[in-house]
Formats: sequence, C-alpha cells, structure tokens
Amino acid sequence: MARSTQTETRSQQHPPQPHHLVPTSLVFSGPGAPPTQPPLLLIPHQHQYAQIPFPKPMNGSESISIHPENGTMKDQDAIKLFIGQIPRNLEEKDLKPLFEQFGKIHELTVLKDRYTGMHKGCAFLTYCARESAIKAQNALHEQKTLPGMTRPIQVKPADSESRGEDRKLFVGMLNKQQTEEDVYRLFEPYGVIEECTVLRGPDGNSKGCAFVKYSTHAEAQSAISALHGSQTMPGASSSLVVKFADTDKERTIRRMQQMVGQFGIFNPAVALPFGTYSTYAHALMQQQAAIMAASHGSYLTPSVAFPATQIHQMGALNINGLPPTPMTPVSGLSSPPANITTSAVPSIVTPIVNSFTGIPHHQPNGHPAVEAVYTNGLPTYSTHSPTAADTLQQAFTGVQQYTAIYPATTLTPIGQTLPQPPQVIQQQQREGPEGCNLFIYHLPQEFGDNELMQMFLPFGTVISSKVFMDRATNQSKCFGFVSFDNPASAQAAIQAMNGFQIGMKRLKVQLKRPKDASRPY
DNA sequence: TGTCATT
Repeated sequence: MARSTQTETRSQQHPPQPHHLVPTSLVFSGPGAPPTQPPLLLIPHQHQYAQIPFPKPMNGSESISIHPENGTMKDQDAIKLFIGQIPRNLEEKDLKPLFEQFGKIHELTVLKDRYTGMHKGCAFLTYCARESAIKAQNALHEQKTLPGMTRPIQVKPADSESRGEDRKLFVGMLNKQQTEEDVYRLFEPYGVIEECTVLRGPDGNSKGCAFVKYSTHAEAQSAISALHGSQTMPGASSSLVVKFADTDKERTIRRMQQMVGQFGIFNPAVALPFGTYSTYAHALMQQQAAIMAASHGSYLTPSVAFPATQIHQMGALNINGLPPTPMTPVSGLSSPPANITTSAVPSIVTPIVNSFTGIPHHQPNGHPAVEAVYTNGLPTYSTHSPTAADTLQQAFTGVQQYTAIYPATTLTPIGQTLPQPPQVIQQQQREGPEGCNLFIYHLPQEFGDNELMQMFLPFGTVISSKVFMDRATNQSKCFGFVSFDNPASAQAAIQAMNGFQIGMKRLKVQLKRPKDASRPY
C-alpha cells in the first residue's frame, strides 16, 4: 500500500507521448502533489550540466545512428536505454560525446515526431556493451540537468527492455471529468504507481481512459481483480474497465486497423508506403481475411439449399445453429415468381473478402454487386414487384453461394503463415459516406454483425455492419447499421429490404440519421 | 441511429 508520505518515485520522467498534443501526462511524486505547472517554468537549475563538449563536428554523416550494417556490434544482452529531458536543440551528434565516455555506442536515435519531424526531447541509446549502459545510467540518471532543462536527465532501460507493458494498465470507462489525481487515488491502494496518465484529445478533453503503471506486475494484477467492472462512473456508459495495456505488437495492429479504416482501402502496400512495414501489414491483412472467412464458418454447416418455391421460409439460413426464423417477403408475394432461380445468383455475389484478400473472384472490378443489381433488369425496387422478390431471393441465396465459395480450409493456410495463431480481430465499425449508411431495425434476435452483413452483401460492398448488443445481457438490441461504399447500393438495399418480413416482424431499413439532424423518420 | 476510449 503506497503511503501518501512517499515522495520518491522510481520514474520521474516518461517519454513525451507522441499523440499528446497537450501536456497532460503527469507523473506523481505523491498523491497529494500532482504537478499542475507545465514544464520549462520557474524551477531553478540545481544541476546545470555545462560540460558537454558540443557541438563537436562529426564525421560528416548527418545521422549518428549507427546501424549494424555500419559496423558496430552490440552484445546479445545489450540494454536499450531511454534518454529523457534532452533539450530540443540537441541532436545525435551533440549528445554522442556525453554518452561515449561510458563506452562505444551502437545506436543513438533522437525521437522525432513521425509527421512533423519535431524533436521530442528524448532518445534511445544502445551501447555495444551492456556494462556501458549500466555505467551511464548510474552516472547520469537523475544526476545532471542539461542546459535549458528544468529536470534532470533520464537514463534508464527503455520500456521495450523491461517489458514495462506487463505492469501497465489501460483504464477505460472513466468519467471524462476525472483527472490524473482522481485516477491515482483510485489505483493507489493496490500498489506503487509509477505513472498515471489520462488520455486526452487535442482540445485537452479527457477521452475517458487512462494508463496506470505499477512498479510490479503483481500490483497491476491485483488492481485488475479489485477494480475491473467494480463500479460505473457517473456519465460512463459501462462499468470501469481495467486491463493490461496493449503491447507494442497489439498497438501496431491497432494502428494498422485504423489506417485501413481511415483510408478505406484494403491493400496495405498502398496504405503503408514504408517498405519494412508492408510485408508485416500484408500478413496482418491476410490474417484478417482468414479470420473473416473463419467467422463465416457457421454457414458452412449443413447449409440447406432452399428451394426457390420456399422463399417465404428462409429459416434455412441456419444462423448459429438456432432454430430457423421464418423469413417472408412483404405481403403480396405469397406465391413467389416462377423466375426465381439460384442460377442467377453467382453474378450478384460479391463477398467483401475479395477486397481483403485481393483475390479476384466472380467480379474482379471490385464493384460488382451494384451493377449486378441494376443489370439484372430491375427498373425499380418496389417491394411489391416481382423484381424486388427476385432481389430478395438473390440476397438470401447469395448468402449461401457466398459461403460455398469460401470453404474454411481454403484460407486456413494463410493464417498459418503468420508467426502466431490468428486472433479475433474485430471488424472495424466504420461509417460510409453520406447516404451510404443504413439503420436497420427489427432484426432477428439471433442476428449478429456477420449475419447482418450477409443479408446486405448482395446490394453492394458492405464496408461495415454492426448489430447493437445490450451490454448487461449480451443480447442483441435488434437493431444495427450497415454501411456501403456508395449511395446506390444503400438505396437498392432500402428498396429491397425495408419491410421485409422475418417471423412476426418486418425489417425497418432506412438511411441512418445524420448526427446533427434530429428528425425522426 | 455507430456503445469502447490504447501513449
């Protein structure tokens, strides 16, 4: 139990967080004394360190980062050091002399902002010899203050070395009013807190989550046990979330998913023009494709090919092995048109997986479904016309065709090419452009995201589908969203599916209400 | 009527 009298921390400094545009990341020296002043003010320099022999001309190369290819070798057990509290006007060449006195440097890299190139005031340093790192840490950490800095230099193993992640917690579902101090107080009973950071946006507003780093894994674990789900903060939509923070690898995956979402493209080579990244990204995307295919597996079980004459009994979908839900087109179609055949189906099937894998199937142009709908000779999409029924038929047979061309075994090897078994990567929820997003109500209870997507795939490329779940019961709230990549698909889906009867209910399929407008339909 | 937010 950390006492409030404790005034020292193991870590007085942490690297500037690249995406924190405001100085919100605080390190406490004690719960009663959260720093509120921004750095660079008022604190007298007690340890001006004036002996840096800089600037010292180097050997002409701009970057002093020394790479293995350039000759230096490092010990197998070398330690990567984090160097903090570096004046922003000091580059590698300026810093090198300071650190070289403790041994030969293998690599020294000043951290720069990925986009602006701005000096982040810290660096990573790896000596060739492990011993050099230890000497440097002992001699410099918290011992000297570089010119212009208010706090002493930090020299300590980088987080990546100490696997600091396994004692760092992600805290979610905080009240947005809660500060670092509030979070500190909440977590203090379970161990010594080294770092406590509330995540904030550029405007300084809390994102409702935080990172808390304990001094040990056990402390972090006990905080999880005690606090996760233990309470619901006022204004939060769910109970407190306390879990281990993402590892570096998980963070990378998350970033890539965000990129995919932002750019709306599925070819990582285009999204990530960095040579070293694209291979890994490609693997990730393949993994995602494999996972998608695997999640479709439920359809691969005895999928009954329903006869065309039984369009009103679409329970053959066999969703999740649950009893079939009778599905019926709107009244007026008690006897289906004779021209409904599954032979028309393949041309309309456009699995989104095509986009993920890049594997061309029936429609290599990437936009087949829309055209298919239109070229099937459907001048209108009245739900009372036989052509609409045709569309519906295609919609549901499409589900079956779709799964049929994706036997799970086809994609498994792709997953196996990855170093780790595929994990479940959640489909990113993504709104499409204006006019492309549908709100669907009165879904069958057993429909999940996947089933929803299957139902709307025949009308175009579905970029996301989301069924809302009740958090408490984990039951569907029977409504959801589907986003297409173009408005025509959305309109086709509305025309065909609005009013579609499933069991005792009829689907309500509308354009999603825009955020600003409050007009009910 | 897109819940949950990962330095």
